[in-house]
Amino acid sequence: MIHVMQRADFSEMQCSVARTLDIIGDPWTPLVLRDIAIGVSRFDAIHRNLGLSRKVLTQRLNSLLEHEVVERTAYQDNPPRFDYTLTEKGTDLAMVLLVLQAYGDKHILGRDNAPVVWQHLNCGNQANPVVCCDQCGEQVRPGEAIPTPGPGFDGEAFPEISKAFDRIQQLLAAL
Amino acid sequence: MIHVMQRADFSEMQCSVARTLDIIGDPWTPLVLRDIAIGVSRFDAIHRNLGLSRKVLTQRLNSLLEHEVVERTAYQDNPPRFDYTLTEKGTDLAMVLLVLQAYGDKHILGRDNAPVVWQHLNCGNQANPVVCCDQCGEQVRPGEAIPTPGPGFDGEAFPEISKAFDRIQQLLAAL
DNA sequence: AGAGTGAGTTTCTTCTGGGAACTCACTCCG
DNA sequence: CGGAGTGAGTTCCCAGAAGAAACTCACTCT
Repeated sequence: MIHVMQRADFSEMQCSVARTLDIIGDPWTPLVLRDIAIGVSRFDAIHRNLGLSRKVLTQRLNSLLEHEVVERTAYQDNPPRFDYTLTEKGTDLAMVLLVLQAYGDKHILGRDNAPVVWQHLNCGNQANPVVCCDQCGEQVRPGEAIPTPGPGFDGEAFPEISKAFDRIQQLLAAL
Repeated sequence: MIHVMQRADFSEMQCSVARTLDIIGDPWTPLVLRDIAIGVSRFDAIHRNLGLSRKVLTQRLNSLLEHEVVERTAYQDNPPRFDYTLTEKGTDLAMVLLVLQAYGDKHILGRDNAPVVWQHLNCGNQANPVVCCDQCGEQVRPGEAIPTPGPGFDGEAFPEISKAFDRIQQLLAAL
């Protein structure tokens, strides 16, 4: 029997973006994760805050648990009730949402309408997260990074990406 | 006549994360955007590379055009054929994908299997993008930022978020 | 003349998401 | 002590979205 996969399944794909999207690649999961990151930690609280259907919330929470970005701890037994919190893997993933939020603040809502801002504990200031290069420490501005084949690149499997790499190298050589 | 929305529509939501997800909040759109960012710029090339259905690719490209993160320029007329490229708004959005990819490289595939790495033009090194505070310039590590109400926060509209903020402030005050 | 390419469009079927109601094990209130 | 409330799901139905595959159409190349 062939199992027909309806929702896109990226779990076999040799691509970091696709594999991460297997965790947060739908409209609701990132919002659920954001709520948990902010400290809205219970089923009904998340449901009230987001207004998504209870069925979908159940599915998303289970998926987050499976991917080990979220864990739950009982705050009462019988009936069992839980607080959902981020794991370390989840706290790291929340950084992606921080950058996502910064994009929305800047390009869609406008900084003056941002409903949530983050305070950087180390310096105490309100932080606008920016993306930096871990080598030189400088901010990487849009267009200042170019894609190159990594250690796991398989040109046979991705001929279109291969061609794109070649075109980029030609452009660079022409300078 | 009531317009029943099937796919979640976040376009009225006062939330930067949700509004950004209105653009890239599904499994395929981020991958399409990534392809365009890398330089895979034509319909068939993206289709071959990703293996999604042509119908969905058409829809996603149109959505990206509407959101003005992607534009297209004809490289021939009659029949009209196009190259899809990022707008400035799109180049900025691609930075979010850079961070998303970095997460996948680190937590899912492993850095040694990364198929694509980015070279930071300014310093010439292979860059692992990290999230930094624009105020102090230091890296913001997971857990080093705490959420606080921003200028556009409406406590009436989001009581659960309000409560979460209160709990956080209590925790901070207790230190 | 016939095959190939590029970019869609159409059809058909299966699956997923939203809405709303139902369940169940308590707790709280008068 | 009876009834309302809360928290976390589960179940059902229906409409829309995704996938596969075939079709279109205007060329170009051999």
